[in-house]
Amino acid sequence: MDGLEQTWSGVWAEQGTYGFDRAAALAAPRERLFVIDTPPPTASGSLHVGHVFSYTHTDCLARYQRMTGRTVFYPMGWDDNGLPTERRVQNYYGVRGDATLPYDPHFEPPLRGSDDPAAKAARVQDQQPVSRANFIELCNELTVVDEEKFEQLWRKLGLSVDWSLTYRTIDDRSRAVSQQAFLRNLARGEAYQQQAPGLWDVTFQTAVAQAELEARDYPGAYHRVAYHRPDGSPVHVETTRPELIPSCVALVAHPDDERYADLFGTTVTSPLFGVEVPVVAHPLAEMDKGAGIAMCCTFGDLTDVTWWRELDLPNRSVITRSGRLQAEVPEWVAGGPGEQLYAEGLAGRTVFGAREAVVAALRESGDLDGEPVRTQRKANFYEKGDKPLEIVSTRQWYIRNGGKDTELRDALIARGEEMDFHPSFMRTRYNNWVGGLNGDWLISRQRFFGVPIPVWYPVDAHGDVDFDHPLTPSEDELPVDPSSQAPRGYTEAQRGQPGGFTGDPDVMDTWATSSLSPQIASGWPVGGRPDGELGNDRDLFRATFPMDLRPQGQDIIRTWLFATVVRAHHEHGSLPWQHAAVSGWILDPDRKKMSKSKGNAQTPEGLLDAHGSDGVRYWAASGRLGTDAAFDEGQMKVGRRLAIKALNASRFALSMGASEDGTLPAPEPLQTLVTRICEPLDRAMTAGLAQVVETATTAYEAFDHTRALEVTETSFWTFCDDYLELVKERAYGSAEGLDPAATESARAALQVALDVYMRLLAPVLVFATEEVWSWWHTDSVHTQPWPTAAELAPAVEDADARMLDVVGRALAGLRKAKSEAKVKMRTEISAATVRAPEADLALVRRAAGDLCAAGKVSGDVGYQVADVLAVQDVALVTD
RNA sequence: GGGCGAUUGGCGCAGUGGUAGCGCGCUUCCUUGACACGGAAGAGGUCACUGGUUCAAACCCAGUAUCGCCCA
Repeated sequence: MDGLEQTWSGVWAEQGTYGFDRAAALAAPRERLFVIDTPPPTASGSLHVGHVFSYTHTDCLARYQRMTGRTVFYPMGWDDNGLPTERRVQNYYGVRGDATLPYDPHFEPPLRGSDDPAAKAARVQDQQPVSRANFIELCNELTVVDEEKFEQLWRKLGLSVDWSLTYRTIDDRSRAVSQQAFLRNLARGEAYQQQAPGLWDVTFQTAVAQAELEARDYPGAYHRVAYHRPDGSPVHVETTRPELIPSCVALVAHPDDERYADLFGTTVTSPLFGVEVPVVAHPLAEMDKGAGIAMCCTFGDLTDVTWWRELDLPNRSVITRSGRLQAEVPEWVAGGPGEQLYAEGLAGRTVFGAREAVVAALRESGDLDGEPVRTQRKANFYEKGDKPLEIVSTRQWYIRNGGKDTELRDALIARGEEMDFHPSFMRTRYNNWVGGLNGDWLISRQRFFGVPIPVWYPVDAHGDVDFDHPLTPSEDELPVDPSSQAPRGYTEAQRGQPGGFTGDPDVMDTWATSSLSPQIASGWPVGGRPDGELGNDRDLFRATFPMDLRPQGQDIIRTWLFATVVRAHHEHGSLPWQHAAVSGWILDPDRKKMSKSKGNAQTPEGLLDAHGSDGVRYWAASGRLGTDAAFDEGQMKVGRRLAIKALNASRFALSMGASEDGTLPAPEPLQTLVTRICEPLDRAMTAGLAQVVETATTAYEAFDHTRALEVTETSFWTFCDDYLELVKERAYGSAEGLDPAATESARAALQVALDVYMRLLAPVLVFATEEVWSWWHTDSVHTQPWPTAAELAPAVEDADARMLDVVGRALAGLRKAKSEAKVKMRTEISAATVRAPEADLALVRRAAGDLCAAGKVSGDVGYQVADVLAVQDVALVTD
């Protein structure tokens, strides 16, 4: 058992066992291909047990499809652009990107190869600033190393990927694909840029898309603050963000709120700053929350944005991209009573510092009513961030995704209806997400390591940037980097000069590239380049797109799955693939989602070493698509035992008929062996096996690897525990008076059964089945045809599959008598009576020879008709 | 607040209308010529709860509760 992983993964690599046969694929009709769009794992993360779980599901399906004779296209990608890589590089090398620095060709990072947690705690201030180009170099260096480790793990797990088809989402082809798709979106009006208030992470200093949001509880306090009517009387609001009072542009109450009916249409002045703001009505104001009247600030939350837009309010933003208040005193504050407070207490401070200053000033002025009351509020966070998002007005790029357009939304929901979700209820999550979108897809990110947005902007004679007329490259220039390349018709010397140009400094969100994984992997032609350049392969693209299968986790239906559908819809007017297989979560023993933080635990490598790859795969394959599964090492042990059983039972069964020196009999083709199976019990076993084949096949066709495994496993244990025991003596052929044909029948049946069981188990127990197969074949079990009932048909005629079960129960009756008497199983029985319904009795009689041999019955067996099968009056021969 | 899923023996799960199943664990026994990383036998459940439909409900319907996830 041990060492099989290394042996066989080496052989498979050497022999190209899982190689994609392009020529065969192009020659075959589409339905003879099976094309998989494998999830590209984040290269800078670590693979955990959840990855092992879901990737095993895909591999089982891929292996089944391969065995049915389809040409399988099974690539692997690494998602190595984006924030996770940047963070890892920062920690690993002790650097941070700084776009203002020039490239240093001789740069050496302060750290190299430090994964230890102490280094991760290194303060941002201690990280050495480096140029964007240097930073990207380090990203490239580290991701390649990480990806090699990932590949080794996947090979050890036995994934049947064709490793020559690997891509990286930052490689030349992926960047070209991503930029070409973007440019086409732009040309068709599906991509656009807009200056608008949007969610902003002040730590990473980047815009964030709706799909990356996470609502979290965040501690705060309600401050009851007085605004003032013209006559000086107070109007109290309750706010968790008093530091935004200088940004206040209105007070808002619900139109039905009688408490404030008199105030609508009037103005009040803000405390401390004395800015006059209107009191307005809007249905989004919540009457039962706080005082029922809220300050609308630009911008405290998304409701403020709505009010600002719908009520046509001015923009008085003070929060900058760094999360600090702007350094200059705003014009609407300047000259007023709050000028000094702003200049001395707020300018340049963080929101937390500013809040303290404002609260202190409110106390002093008497505008704070009572003490702040602590509360928990829901705040939006970037899923990878730890400070609440601010809302900052910026220029960003968007791709239309139906969030602002009913027609497109309906079209995308219709795409979901076209698709086969496994399990089907996952479609509801897709529909919920698409139906709940409230804006287009924000794809620009103010980061370093990603695919650059491929546009430049003209700079006019005054030095102002003309964002409305972006300069785009032609497709044959792709991939481009606008921050180091000049657009057509310009020279690098004109960068940033009046009359020159400037490059868009942003990169695209990771999902904007990984949403094109089908196009990247399948050879979609980019850059107007010929086939062979930039990975272009027009014939392959025609043959494989749309693909068959997208496997993925349920958590990224809203991101990866949806985004991929959007891109294919825009670019190709089709689905990207027909089937979406959605794997569940791995839950830890407390029924919580497994997380790395509490996972002292179990690295995938450790699990594979401890339980064998087949054991771990068995556990994974035991989890159904769409169903969360417990992390259960017990199941891995069960899987390992099944693998060991397969090895031992096979060795035994194959040894029947071996010569004294252990040489196995010459292998014979299955169609020959099948004709030799003549004994009733052997035919019954074969008939049962044929049923198992049909059930397993139906299950795999329905993407139900679990059912296929379950039915095969159960049958295989019965085969080992009952059938093997029953035919042992006959297969030895050493008893006197035994018909040689009966012995030959048993031996043939054993070989046929092993042949079929190994093929049935091959998608899950990839190493043990290959080992067994190699004992009497020269090729790989993984390239064999999937078993069919038709192969077994000649041995199944007139057979009653029930016979093995009935005779097995009779044998159990004999065993029970021995077990209850607490004697050895090989204790002789001198007499026994089998009671059973007449039909069953007939079955037992026909296999009486095997039954008596297995039960060591030396005397006579009596038969009696009864309702229920039972074995009675067992006489044991004891010393 | 809305949606999706789950709830079956100590644990992990199967079972979509007809006498409750599997594996692990547990108890007892067996070093039988494939396997002690093994084998045999056994104990253990009013299928979350309340109603309803039906000759018949773990299963269908309605509601409740608990847990998980997603969205407001």
